[in-house]
Amino acid sequence: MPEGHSVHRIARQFDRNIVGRVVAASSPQGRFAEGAEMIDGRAATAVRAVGKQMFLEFDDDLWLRVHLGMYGAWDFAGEVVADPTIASANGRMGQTNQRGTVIDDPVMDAAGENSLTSIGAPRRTRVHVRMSEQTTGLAGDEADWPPPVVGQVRLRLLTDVTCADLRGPTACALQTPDEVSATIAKLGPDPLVDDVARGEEEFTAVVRRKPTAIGLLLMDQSVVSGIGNVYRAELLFRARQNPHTPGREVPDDVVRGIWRDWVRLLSIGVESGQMMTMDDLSPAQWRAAMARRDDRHWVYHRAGLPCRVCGTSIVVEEAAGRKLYWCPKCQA
DNA sequence: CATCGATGTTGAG
DNA sequence: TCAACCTCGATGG
Repeated sequence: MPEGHSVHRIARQFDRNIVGRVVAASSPQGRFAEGAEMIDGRAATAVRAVGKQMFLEFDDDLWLRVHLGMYGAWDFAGEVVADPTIASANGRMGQTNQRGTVIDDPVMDAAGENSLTSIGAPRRTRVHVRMSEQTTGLAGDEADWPPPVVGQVRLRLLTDVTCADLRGPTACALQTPDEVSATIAKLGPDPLVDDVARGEEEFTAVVRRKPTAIGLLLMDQSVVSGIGNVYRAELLFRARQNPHTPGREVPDDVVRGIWRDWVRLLSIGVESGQMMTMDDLSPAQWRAAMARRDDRHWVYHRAGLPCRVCGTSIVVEEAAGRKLYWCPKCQA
């Protein structure tokens, strides 16, 4: 489910709440029992996010690699030092659910946008808790610690005060430092990891020599990290670029423009927790778009609807097993 | 309540 | 090229 921005936000969450602490690890579901046993009792020492992958380091060069795939998620519970930009009004944080106590949680407006720009002294706020039928209303009390396991939890990481549950990941594996390096080496540049100017050169050089359609190249994690189906469609529309044009035929300045736009959209996504691809909307327009739900992109998920610019019907087609949305006139 | 589809990747054929 | 993986909100009856 998450594209690159979510993974970076989750990594922040780990940095604030897990890194620097000893964790108790378990695999309630059982499918990562051996790995959990290896982690159990070690301190988390660092976290890295590259593209859609997250790497969590533990004592003695033990790394955990997690890729959430399409429906994976981390649920945080207990005492959570929230990212100040996290939208928590409804208990959601990107792909991460939160329950329990949040520290330094900013006030959010109804649209889940951060309405505070400065961060005051840490304070405690109870976040909305999704109560199951069996719970007794004691959420946040000692009676709830550790939180009951709900559903299939591949991996549970528990500190004294914070619980992180991993469910439904595509990948969850232990790696050596060399294996981590090898995994990362296969990934294209990530604007939040690599030097942005160098990333632009790498991305441009690769795209400009490939016969593959630009619409496919943007989804190729070895070409550029972190872009998924939503950002692909939106980046191409914003560039007014036909998705079928071979990479090598896309003008140099257009390729560079797409990279620079990705740098911008990723940054906005990480800071806001929203996939804001219509960032020229005013706050009021944005709130209205959010309220209408599903009405916040230029072309993504808008098949058959009129293009916001020219009114032409947005087209959807299947490309490499994924839906590709675009405007045949604006992106001719 | 059953079914569908999804912001993703891998590996078999 | 396609099924499998795995979860859950949206949708329809």
